[in-house]
Amino acid sequence: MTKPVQQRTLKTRAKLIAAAEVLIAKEGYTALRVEDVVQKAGVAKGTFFAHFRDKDALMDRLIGAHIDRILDDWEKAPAPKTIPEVVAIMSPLLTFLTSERYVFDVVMRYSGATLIEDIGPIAMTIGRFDELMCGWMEVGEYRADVSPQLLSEGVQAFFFQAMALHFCALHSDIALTDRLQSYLSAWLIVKTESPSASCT
Amino acid sequence: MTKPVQQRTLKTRAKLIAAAEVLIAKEGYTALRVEDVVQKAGVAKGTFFAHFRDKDALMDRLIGAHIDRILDDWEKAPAPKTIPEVVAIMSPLLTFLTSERYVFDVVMRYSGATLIEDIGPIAMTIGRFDELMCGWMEVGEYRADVSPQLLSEGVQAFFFQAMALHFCALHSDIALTDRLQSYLSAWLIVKTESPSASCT
DNA sequence: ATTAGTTATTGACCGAGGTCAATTTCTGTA
DNA sequence: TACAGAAATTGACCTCGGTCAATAACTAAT
Repeated sequence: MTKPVQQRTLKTRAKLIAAAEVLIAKEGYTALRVEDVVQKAGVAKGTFFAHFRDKDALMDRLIGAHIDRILDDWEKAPAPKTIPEVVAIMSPLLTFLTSERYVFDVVMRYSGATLIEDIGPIAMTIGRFDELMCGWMEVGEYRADVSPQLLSEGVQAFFFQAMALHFCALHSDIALTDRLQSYLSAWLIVKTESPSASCT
Repeated sequence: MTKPVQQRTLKTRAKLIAAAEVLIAKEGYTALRVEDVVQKAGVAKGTFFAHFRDKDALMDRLIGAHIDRILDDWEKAPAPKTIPEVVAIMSPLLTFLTSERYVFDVVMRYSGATLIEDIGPIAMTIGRFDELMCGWMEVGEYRADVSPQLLSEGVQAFFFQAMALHFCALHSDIALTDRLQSYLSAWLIVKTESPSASCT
């Protein structure tokens, strides 16, 4: 109860993470192999799995940490007021999530936690994303007929849709940010404009 | 050129698919192992990979076929005119895609083809989905300020978002169809209604 | 019918993620 | 300091998807 975790535990975990980060910096997430990580960290294979449930748990942590760093910038910057500004601020995250198909897949799979107990790093970042978005929705001049919460969920949906189509051969010709912008323009209908030809 | 494919090829492939279908009916997609398929089909392991690039290629085909059967019903039925009707007709597909997390993941991964050459069965069904949706968008009384194509892409985005949150511990309390309905109500703003409190 | 060339099948083998009983290291207590 | 119990580490072993050189089966041409 007093000291359930030993010093060497932290040290070993740090070694594993450091080794993984070096390897990823060199070869990317897709190419990472557990064998290489433990070899570089100088520990046995079993040790890895004493620290991480599986390979994906490490990925969850590393990718989550990367996303967190990007979201830190979102928080530091002034809230975007227009749709182009929203897209612009989102751009670094789009770039990271589409840098490797594998990264996108991991984020998709871990963006929602299955059990409440194990809300992992990536799932946490989705929470941050959502919170930030809700804030932006309130300060910008967007439609007011639906709640900021729903607006935020929609932005998330289009955010992922834009990336999914980016990976698709039939649609990858259109720039990711352009597509997202046209989605958001349609979703977050700007307040001051009156609907063009709908009220007959 | 005349007969590039032999009879036994078709027979072997049919045996493999039949074996897989039996196993899946019994244990589900998640539990399917290639070893079991080849054993039940009475062929060697290598044969499997002479017929399918990898395990996922078989899954693509089987899951794609299942989705196709569901979409056949969509096509047979009269086009839904209201949002509740749209959700109702979509319900069987939602049920199938959320029956196993693994199925959802496979569909996500294969819904967009990486190369134009290998548009697989699942990617084809997304095309059908899109086409059907475009048709429905035109006959229903939905917003006219954006193209049916964009409307359809949005429906797709919300369709997947609803399922993703369904798998998420934080959000799985709300029924899948209810969530989708509230998404679509906000996205496909019905024409006849005038926007409530937006034009100040 | 024989044969040459093509296509399909085989199964031993590999790679990489993941497990676990045995062992070592650590910590608090007498 | 000695020792008992807990925690961390080890590496042989397992599973399962996937490969490939060798072999068998098929086809068409002479």
